[in-house]
Amino acid sequence: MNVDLETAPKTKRPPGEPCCEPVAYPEVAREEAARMAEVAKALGDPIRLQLVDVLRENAGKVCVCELLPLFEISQSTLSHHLRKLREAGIVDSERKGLWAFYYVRPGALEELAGWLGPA
Amino acid sequence: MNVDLETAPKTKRPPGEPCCEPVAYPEVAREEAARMAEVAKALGDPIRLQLVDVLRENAGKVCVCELLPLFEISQSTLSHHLRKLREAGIVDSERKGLWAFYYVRPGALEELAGWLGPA
DNA sequence: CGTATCCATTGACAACAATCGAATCAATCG
DNA sequence: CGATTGATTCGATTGTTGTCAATGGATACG
Repeated sequence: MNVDLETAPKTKRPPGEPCCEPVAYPEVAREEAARMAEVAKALGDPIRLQLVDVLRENAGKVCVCELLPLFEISQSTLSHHLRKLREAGIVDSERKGLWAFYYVRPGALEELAGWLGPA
Repeated sequence: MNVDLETAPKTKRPPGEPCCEPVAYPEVAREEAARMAEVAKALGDPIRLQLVDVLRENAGKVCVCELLPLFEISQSTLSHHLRKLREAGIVDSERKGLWAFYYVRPGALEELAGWLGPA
């Protein structure tokens, strides 16, 4: 779960040559980083982070209309945040009758958590 | 490590009253969320995430001039990203002569990792 | 001293994000 | 039909990013 970049040798001379030559960059890591950064970005807003928190505690039990009064934002703004979370693959929703119930998608945070992880 | 929001009772009547009344919001959680969101936000860019990755593997061993060729960005952009990471409290740097060596601050990712964590 | 090297900072710019109000719309229930 | 939930859209505003080129400060070499 690491990116494993090659780093140049530590023997260097201040003036002289241009210091370091370019290093080959693993493709896999770049995509992995892009995925994780996308998730992190979606969590990079206090409201969205709290939304995820509530949804983890109350998976499938809270409808959007209950989420709304928890924050001082308009309904359209809340919907907007939920969409961002959906687009990042972090949450998904299920309609039951009139209501929409959101839940955190299993494993959605796994990769990032693992990378951040105990390590 | 959870936000512990109160959620309204699940017994609801579709038409009738306005669905849900506002719920008290814990102050502590809001600050905690703000801190974690700040860290997540800083990691919400592929380049910064990879920077942190490299620095974790090579703490105090890579200077900025070695970081630069790993990405296709200008020197000033790299400096800008490093500053963001510094401002988020994720990394810190130490100058040695001409070079600046960056490292991930111990425990900087702990809170977020714990929250995301195996839970 | 002069000059090259590393890196931070500044200023500029375009692109994006967060928010709102208001409106609209589809689906659903009574 | 009429009310409700919630998604979407629109327009507007305001603030934040990512990026670069250029400049500047510190340090080291000769």
